[in-house]
Amino acid sequence: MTAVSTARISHPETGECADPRVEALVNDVIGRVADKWTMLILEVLAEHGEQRFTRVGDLVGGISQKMLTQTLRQMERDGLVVRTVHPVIPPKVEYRLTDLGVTLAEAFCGVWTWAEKNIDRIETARAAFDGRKG
Amino acid sequence: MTAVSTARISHPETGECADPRVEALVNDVIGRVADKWTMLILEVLAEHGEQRFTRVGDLVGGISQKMLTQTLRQMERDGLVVRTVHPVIPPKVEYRLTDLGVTLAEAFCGVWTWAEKNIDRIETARAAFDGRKG
DNA sequence: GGCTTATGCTCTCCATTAGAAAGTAGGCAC
DNA sequence: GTGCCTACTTTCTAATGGAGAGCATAAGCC
Repeated sequence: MTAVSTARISHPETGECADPRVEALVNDVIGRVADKWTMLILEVLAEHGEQRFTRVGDLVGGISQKMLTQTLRQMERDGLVVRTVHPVIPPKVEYRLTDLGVTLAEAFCGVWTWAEKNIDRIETARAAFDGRKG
Repeated sequence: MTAVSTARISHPETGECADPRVEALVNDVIGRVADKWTMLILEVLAEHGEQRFTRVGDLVGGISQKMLTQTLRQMERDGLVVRTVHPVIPPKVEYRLTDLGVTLAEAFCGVWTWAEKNIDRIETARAAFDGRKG
C-alpha cells in the first residue's frame, strides 16, 4: 500500500494527486494497457519470443482474428511490439516485443504470479459469495 | 522475461504450459482482474483506504454508477473488497480491500510505476506511428 | 400532510464494441 | 482453371458500456 501511494505521487494529507494532468495520462495508459487481450498477447510474446500472426492467436487462445489484428496494431502504435513483414508468398508477418514491451511484461509479472498463487482463494471467495446470495 | 516464464510454469523445451487447466484458470482470473475499472478501483481503495460508494466513484472519475456497482459487486464476489452496510438513513455503504485485494494492489504497483515512467515513451511512439501511417 | 434532501442501487435506452464467419489478395501447386 | 496459404478486412449480429431517470427510505422543514 505504501508502495502504491508512492507510485501515484499523491499528497497523503489531502488524499488528492499532485498533478491531475499526470493522473489523467496514467489513467489513460492504464486504460489501454489493462486490457485482457493486451495482457495475454504481451505474456505470449514475452514467453515465446518473436512469433507470427496465427501462432500468436493460437497461443493466446480464444481470440478472434479481428481482435488480434486490432490489439497488435494498438500495441505497435504504443511502441510495445515491432511488426516485421517478410514479403514472401504466402505472407509472413512476425511480432516481437520492444524493450518497452519487455519492461511492461516484467511489470505485469507480479500480477501473473499473484493470479497463480491466489486462484484457490478467489474460487473459494466466489463459492462463498454465490452460496450466500446466489 | 525469465521471470515471466517462471511465472507461467512453462516448459521451455516445448513452449507449452505444463498444465493447461492451470493456464485456463489463470487466463480467466486475468480476464477478470485485467479490467480498467477493477484496476482503477483497486488503486483508489489501496490509496485512500475504506471509502463509501459515491466517494469511490468520484475518486475513480468518469465511471458510471452502473459500472461502479457492477465492478464493486464482482470484486466483492472475488474476495477483493468487503462491503459494509451501515443501516442508517440515508444509506451508507463502505468498501475496503481485503487482504487478498491488498496483495493484488501491490502486484499491480509495478504496472502503475511503469505507466508513470513510460508515458513519454508511449506518446513518442504513438506520434511516430501516426506520423508514419495516419 | 407534502416537499426537499441524501444515498446506494436499479432500470431503460442508445452508442460502442466484441465475436463469428465470410471475403480479399496474390503467388504457387496441381 | 481450382484450390491453398496467410494475414488481414469486412460484414453482420450479439454483448457490453455509459447517461440518465427512477426507486426506496426517512429525517428535516414548512
